[in-house]
Amino acid sequence: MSSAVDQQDIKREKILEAAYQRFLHYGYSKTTMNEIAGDLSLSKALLYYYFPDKSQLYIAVMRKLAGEYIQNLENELRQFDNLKEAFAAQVDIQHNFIVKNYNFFDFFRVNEQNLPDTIWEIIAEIRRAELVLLSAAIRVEENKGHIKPVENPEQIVDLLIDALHGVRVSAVSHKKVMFPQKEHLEEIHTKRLLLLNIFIKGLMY
Amino acid sequence: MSSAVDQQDIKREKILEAAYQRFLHYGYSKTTMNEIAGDLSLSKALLYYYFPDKSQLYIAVMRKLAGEYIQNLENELRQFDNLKEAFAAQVDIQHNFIVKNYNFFDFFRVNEQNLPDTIWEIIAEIRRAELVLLSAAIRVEENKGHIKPVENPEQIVDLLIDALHGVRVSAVSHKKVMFPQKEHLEEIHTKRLLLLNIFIKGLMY
DNA sequence: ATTTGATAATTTTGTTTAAATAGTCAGTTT
DNA sequence: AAACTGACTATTTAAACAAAATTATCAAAT
Repeated sequence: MSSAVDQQDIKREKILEAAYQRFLHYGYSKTTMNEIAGDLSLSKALLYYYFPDKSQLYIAVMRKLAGEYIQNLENELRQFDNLKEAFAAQVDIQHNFIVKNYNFFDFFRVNEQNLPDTIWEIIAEIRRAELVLLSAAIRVEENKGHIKPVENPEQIVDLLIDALHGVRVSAVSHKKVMFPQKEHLEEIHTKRLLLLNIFIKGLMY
Repeated sequence: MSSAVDQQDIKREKILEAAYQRFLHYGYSKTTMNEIAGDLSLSKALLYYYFPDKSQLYIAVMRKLAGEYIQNLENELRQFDNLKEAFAAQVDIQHNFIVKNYNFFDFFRVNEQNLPDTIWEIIAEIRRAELVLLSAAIRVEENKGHIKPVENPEQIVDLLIDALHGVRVSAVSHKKVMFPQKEHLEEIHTKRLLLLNIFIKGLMY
């Protein structure tokens, strides 16, 4: 037996899925509420029954993706053989995430630095999760005596994430865009793994 | 005795200096050619006798600054005690350069990704100089046996510069600006030195 | 409680106009 | 001839407005 609330959640999910597909293929600004509604054979008004506005719909999709991403990260980092492997897992998972959802982030390219605060919060949440999981990984390795004691693992992970981010950024600077071109993603990934190698070695005895 | 060409060069220099002061205090877009001419008690038309247009004037100033920056770097990297010191010198010199000329780069904030190609060339030139000088430093330390042999020093330096750049970038992301706020420069500098520490250690035996 | 058609409100896009500023040039001064 | 200028033109920027597209609302229907 399915309650009314269940039904509502199912419909919400259906809308999220349809919206995700539209955003993924056409980007935020070239997706209209009419089209999303059309895909589901619903009236546009109903979308507003389930979501306050278009940006909130986009954000809801993004939140879902972020949740899946973090879940994925948690699963992979549950066990690992050494620190490098743990960090490499993060780099890989992020890479796959970006590749898969590349066009979804069209919103970022268009809206650039004026992203709504909520989106920055989601990004911050992702980063916080990465920070927690990776610094936990450092602690584990530290306790095993594989690396020398680290006074502040969070600071180290934060720095590493910044550094990895730099590899992404310099791949786009002096281009007209802020978000990397799809063709550069592989190159970025390779450089990141190299950086990781050196950085990890720098943490060793 | 001063030739006509000397005189022309002197006047060119005077214009560059006046333009630099205006750009430094008011930024590119809030500086008019009339004002620069006024500062020198010259007609605006004369500026166009010496420089083809406003952007070329700005670029000429920038080129001069870049030359001084690179010269500075060469002097400092002529001798050093260890690799960390050499890299730290680069970070420090760049830091001081940005702090000193902070407002001059207003053009970057405004124009963002649509900077004229020539400016990207100057930036590339600076980066090339950094690359050459720092990879030479690596070679020196390698020959002294202070670090383990490096197959491709340029690649390593390139990566490090990207990573250091990431520290700058993350200090501005989710802010409305692309160029860091002046208040963040010290924080960026500190984080960079920390990153440098780890990175260098990663290159050691 | 869920859904919609019709309608209102807002955002985006394009156009016009005026003001500010960049850029030119014929002619003057050194 | 090289250095320079006043007066002019051309371009860019900003503001104001209108039309079109799209978002968002709501009273009524299921």
